[in-house]
Amino acid sequence: MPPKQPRGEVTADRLLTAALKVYAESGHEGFTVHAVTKASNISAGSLYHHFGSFDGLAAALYARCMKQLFDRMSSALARSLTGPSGVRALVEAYLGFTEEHADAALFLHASAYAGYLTAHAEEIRAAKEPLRQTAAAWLAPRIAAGEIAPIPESLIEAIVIGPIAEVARRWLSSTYDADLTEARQVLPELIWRSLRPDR
Amino acid sequence: MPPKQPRGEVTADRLLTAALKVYAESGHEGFTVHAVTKASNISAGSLYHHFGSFDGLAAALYARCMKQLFDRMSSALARSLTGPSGVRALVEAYLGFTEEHADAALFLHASAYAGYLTAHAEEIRAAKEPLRQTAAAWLAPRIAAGEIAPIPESLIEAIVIGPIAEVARRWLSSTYDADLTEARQVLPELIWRSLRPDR
DNA sequence: TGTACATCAGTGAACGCGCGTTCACTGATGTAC
DNA sequence: TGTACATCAGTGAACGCGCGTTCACTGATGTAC
Repeated sequence: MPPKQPRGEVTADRLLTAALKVYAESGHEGFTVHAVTKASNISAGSLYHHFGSFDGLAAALYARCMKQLFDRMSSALARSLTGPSGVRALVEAYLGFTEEHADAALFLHASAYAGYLTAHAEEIRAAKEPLRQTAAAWLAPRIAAGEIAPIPESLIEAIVIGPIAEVARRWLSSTYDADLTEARQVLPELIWRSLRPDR
Repeated sequence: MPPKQPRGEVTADRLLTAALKVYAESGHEGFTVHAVTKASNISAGSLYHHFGSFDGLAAALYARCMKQLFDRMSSALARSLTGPSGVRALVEAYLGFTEEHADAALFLHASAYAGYLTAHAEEIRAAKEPLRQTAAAWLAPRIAAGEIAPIPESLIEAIVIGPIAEVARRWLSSTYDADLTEARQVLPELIWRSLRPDR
């Protein structure tokens, strides 16, 4: 029988997984080629064979983490029928992901302005596209039906994702000991108040 | 007459200003000791005399930028009498700062998870304190009077700052060409809907 | 099925560059009497 | 006010470390006939 994954991909996956672990344990300043090769027991040459550069590996890791989060949000949204339940689903998906995959969530937030993103901007923008489309398709009919206020799409994103991301950031940097449980309960209702039509 | 600033401070200021310029022009990967000493025409030894380390300089720059932003928000809030005008003042202060001091705003956002912050966490936490207190003092009587819904303080922060920061981030990374003017007009009203009491 | 060849995957020692940092020193400013 | 001394501010060449990257090579897998 053929292997489930093409032969090289297992190695690439192991490298990415090790890289995320290194980042979680050692932070940005400990995130080096040598640390990743050591943690994965895979040679530097092999890393370069698969990713071309260390930035390439970082970008691939970013794309992988983002896909996990976005897929989760995307399917959570698609399952939701009403405005309030859609908002609640997004909050649950985002904060659930943050809690369950804190390593990945931290890497995503911390990489927001990293150099390796600009170098691989296109593939990352492409990875964001599915959720953008799902969200737009979910919104349009509901705005048309008057179930959601007619707010420009970019501001809807800011209003919905902004507070969730803010809570996640604080929880991840654990400066404020943000209470995720409370946020999951209260945020959906607060966000929905911004989105629902007047009256 | 005595100098307006103690003698060394002028140098420290010039270093910080040059550092911000370097960061704005060359990004994180170009942000090095040599680039800053070259841009400021101040020797490395002098930099170390004032800041102890390059991380120390970065932390001082972060604190300086944050103080500028927080002072602006703090006084904008203090001038506001009603709930809606307070929210509007914060949006104006934050996005106005972002637009007028994009360099500083970018540095702040990009440094969110940087190593030099954890090393100097205490002085930075201290720099955040005044705004936190101003905000708490502004909120308490209004919540007590029923003018603002009784929401936990940390979630109020997330609900108010989250969307603003999200808009700022997008504008700064100019991936989305976020429209700041539109955000300034619409965001205050949307945020206020989350904060106003029911009915 | 067996053989020959091409391509893909992986190794790891070695390299050079540029980074943050140091240090012996000079000059400027403040202090004491 | 002048002199002597101490401290603060600033210089810049030099250093060593560790980083990302390379490359000649071996081994594994796939392809052709």
